[in-house]
Amino acid sequence: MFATLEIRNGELMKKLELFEEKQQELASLAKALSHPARIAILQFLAATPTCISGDISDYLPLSRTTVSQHLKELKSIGLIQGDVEGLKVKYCLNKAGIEKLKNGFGELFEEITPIENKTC
Amino acid sequence: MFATLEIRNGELMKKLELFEEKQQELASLAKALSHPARIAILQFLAATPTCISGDISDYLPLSRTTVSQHLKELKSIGLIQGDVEGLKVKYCLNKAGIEKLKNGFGELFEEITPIENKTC
DNA sequence: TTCTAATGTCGCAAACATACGTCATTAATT
DNA sequence: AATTAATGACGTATGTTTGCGACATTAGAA
Repeated sequence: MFATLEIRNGELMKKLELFEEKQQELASLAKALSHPARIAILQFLAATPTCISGDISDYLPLSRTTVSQHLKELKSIGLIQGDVEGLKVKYCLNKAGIEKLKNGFGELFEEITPIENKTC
Repeated sequence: MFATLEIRNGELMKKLELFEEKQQELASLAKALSHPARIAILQFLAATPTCISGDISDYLPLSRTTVSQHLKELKSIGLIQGDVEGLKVKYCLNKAGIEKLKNGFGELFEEITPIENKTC
């Protein structure tokens, strides 16, 4: 994961040869949120009192096909689940996935807090 | 922004004709984080005790050119700033932008909390 | 003023994302 | 068994992102 160590500012700094697992996972999660349709879908699912079946595209400015693809993406990264019930599919937020999202970004956000009295 | 109101589950539901401003802004911020290099750059900037000048690509598995583009992207969305100082450019996290990021996602994350005893 | 070093910009190729019409699958209904 | 309705999968056109070498620009040094 790391390569040669070099010296800079008197400290050891690592050169990444590849991005770290965590960075890649966060990037994937961010990518899942990087389209307004997918944000809207998550909000929509959160706002409905029951898991939803039926055409979510009725509520979005996109075709059913396109919404279906966004649903698939959100599902594949684990942010939502789609439980088949007969002919219909009930979509819901996936609690575990949402947790992972919040924790992952929570950690990142703590990490990237700007230092108060930085000497620039 | 909204179109016809329809009835579903006894509640009024809106159909978006366009995604909302906020959804689009969040999506843009998410997109900025949707590449491991950009996550790594933010972490790197946060971790250095001073604003950094010099070749950040020394610490990443990418060419200087490519890193430069990622820096430009992060700058254009306001997550970092690059202050020219003579021949060098000192890169730093942009406090206001990072704040906006945290607040935006903080709100979204609250909004998309799965309901505990949802009838699925 | 010429040279060098730090950095940004351009332009291309390859990969990936988006949107959507059409088709396939499957569950219930008749 | 045939029909209908809900949904996902496929194919494809178009646009966007990524990565990078080569070139441009600029500040300071010689």
